[in-house]
Amino acid sequence: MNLKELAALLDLSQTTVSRALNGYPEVSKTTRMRVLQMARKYNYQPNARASSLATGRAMTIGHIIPVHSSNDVGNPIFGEFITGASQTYSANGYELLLSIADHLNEADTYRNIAARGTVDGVIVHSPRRDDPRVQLLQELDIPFVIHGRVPDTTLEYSWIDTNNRRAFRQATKLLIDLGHRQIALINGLETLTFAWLRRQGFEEAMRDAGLTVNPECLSSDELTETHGYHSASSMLAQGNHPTAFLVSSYVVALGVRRAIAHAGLRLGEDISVIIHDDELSFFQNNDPEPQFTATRSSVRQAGVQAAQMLLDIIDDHDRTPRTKLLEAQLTIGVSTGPVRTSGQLTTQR
Amino acid sequence: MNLKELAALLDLSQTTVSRALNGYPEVSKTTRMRVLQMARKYNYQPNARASSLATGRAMTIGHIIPVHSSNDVGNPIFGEFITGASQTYSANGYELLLSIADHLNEADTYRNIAARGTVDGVIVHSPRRDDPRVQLLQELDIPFVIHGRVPDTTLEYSWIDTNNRRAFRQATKLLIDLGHRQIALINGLETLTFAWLRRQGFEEAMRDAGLTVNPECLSSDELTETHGYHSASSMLAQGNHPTAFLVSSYVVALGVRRAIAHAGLRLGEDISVIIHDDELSFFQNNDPEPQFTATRSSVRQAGVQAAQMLLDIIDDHDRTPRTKLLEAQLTIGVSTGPVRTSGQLTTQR
DNA sequence: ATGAGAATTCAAAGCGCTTTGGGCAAAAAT
DNA sequence: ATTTTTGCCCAAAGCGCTTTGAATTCTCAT
Repeated sequence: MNLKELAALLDLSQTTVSRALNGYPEVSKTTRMRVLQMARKYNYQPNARASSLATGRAMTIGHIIPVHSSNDVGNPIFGEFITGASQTYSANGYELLLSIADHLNEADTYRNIAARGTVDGVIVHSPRRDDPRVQLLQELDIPFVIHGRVPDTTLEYSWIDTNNRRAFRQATKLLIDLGHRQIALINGLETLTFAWLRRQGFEEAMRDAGLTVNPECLSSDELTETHGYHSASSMLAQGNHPTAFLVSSYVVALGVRRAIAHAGLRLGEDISVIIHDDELSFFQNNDPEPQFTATRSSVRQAGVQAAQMLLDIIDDHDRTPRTKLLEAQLTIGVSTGPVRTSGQLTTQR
Repeated sequence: MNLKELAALLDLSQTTVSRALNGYPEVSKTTRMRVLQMARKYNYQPNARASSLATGRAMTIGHIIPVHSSNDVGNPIFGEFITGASQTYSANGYELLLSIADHLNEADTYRNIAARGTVDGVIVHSPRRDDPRVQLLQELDIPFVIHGRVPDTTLEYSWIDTNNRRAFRQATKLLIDLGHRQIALINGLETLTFAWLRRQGFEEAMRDAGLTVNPECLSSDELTETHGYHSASSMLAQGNHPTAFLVSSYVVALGVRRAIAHAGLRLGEDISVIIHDDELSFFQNNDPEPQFTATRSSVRQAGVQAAQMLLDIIDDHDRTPRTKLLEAQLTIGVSTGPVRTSGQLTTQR
């Protein structure tokens, strides 16, 4: 069923039918009713490609997920973020085009998308500290919102981000207040902004407390369970091992937990751990007594808001950048406790 | 830059330019070269919507992920599967449209997609035992491939699936051979086919060995860490608790591992665990000595193949169903060992 | 009754591409 | 030398929609 057929059926012109369906005022109440009724009866849906061609709007948003190698980890955060964004899109009649593009020919991907006109805007994932995509997208004149930030640029752009620096500063301070002095940071890849900012926050808090960061207590890699395990294992094997870990994600913390158990230590008693919790739906950390003390920030909610921001930008034809900083919530779980000096007896918690 | 402009620039008709670019034979070698060169120079890309309208092919595949409630878990498996599928699409010039649709108005989603003509085919995720989508999609005459199977239908359809039944039969048999008699199954939602088949395989192996399944050793829920933790915890609290667990995913097994540790037992010594490992990229279980004994099957690879199958179906205009059963690989890790009778001494592993 | 203005409706152009059906040389066959 | 074939190219139609500009009918004050 297309517009022509529907119009013929109603004995009306395509113009009138189109206007009736799209809510234009130049159509009488009675005919509008007739049209809507008939359209529902035959489940008429305008052909997306045709209307898109006519209006010049694709009604589609692109999410381009960078992959750094053929066996790169598919970060579970993307799925959660996109689940959120998707809600906003379907509520506004938009579709989501997902493209998993090799980091190396990222530029080509964006150029093609722009030239082919498949999307009205894009969400940029996993920004790096000096990410060339800001400039590229501005040159291509395609609306975009970055999930994260690009600190090393002077350009203005729209972004939504969690206050990673503050979150990790707070978390570090909490550990210091608990008496910890040897604190390790098991971080994501520090070429990525989020991890870099977390490192900043960590170092700031340490500096504020007059503590020095032991380079052996820093580790940075992709957010995998094995990263957590191997990093924590080797740190715990040191003579004067850390008594607390700051861990960049739940997944990584699972590896840290494994390493702690493997070393015969007890989480929350011998060793404290604070994680950043993106509130992944399959890793709930919100029991009355959460497994992990965490700086918590819903990445799904970030997706909802990022999408809304992008749609607003597109609708308003307004290119003045918008920004939104989300604060993480520090919640106490059972993975943290006061520092235990080596000789000290274990007491019941 | 559009076709008209490019043609004008070359002083050729749009017809010839289009043919030159699309590799039709009715164009001389020299002009083809001129066209290609100019196209590259101006980074000409045909407008996707326009060519799609003209050809009637969207060059887009839809992935519709069902959500059962607003706080449904975003299964990490989807992300991994889609990462695989995406490789196939981009290698063939296709795009991926992702739609996260409420299970309740799933039918509408498919109907709309069909009427709006946004995709050339769809991949169906998370099939249930008697999934109405098979009939629906056949009525709508839209090509599709199911990731999984629909056992309770007489209709013919294309699918790709892991041999879940066999995998779990084998895994169960392994545990029985190790001497385990009380074996628990911590499964996914058994309304979903994959979990139901795993249950079948488990029960078959138990029956073959003349063992009865203790209903208290069966648990079925969404594939979350907490599901694993709570199920295993309550089972281990029983007087005659199971000595081995079959667990439907790595994520769930992390909860089981936590429960085992919490109960003061040792994984691989006091308690054996076999998982099904989808080879999620952020949960590598392929060390020389894997953490978990597992039935292993790459869901990313399944995505690659499902996508290829769908594209073949679309290209061939051939609607005879195709099917592919992938065998899981049983690999031994450190999470399994011979059963230990209660009084037995722990020996070095 | 009548002309102005508002309310409806329509025909046709256009979005940017592919593809049909010729057309017009040059080459080959008669 | 004439016809047929081949090679190369083009004009125009059409995909299904939106939107412009004009036409028609209806209202209502004059």
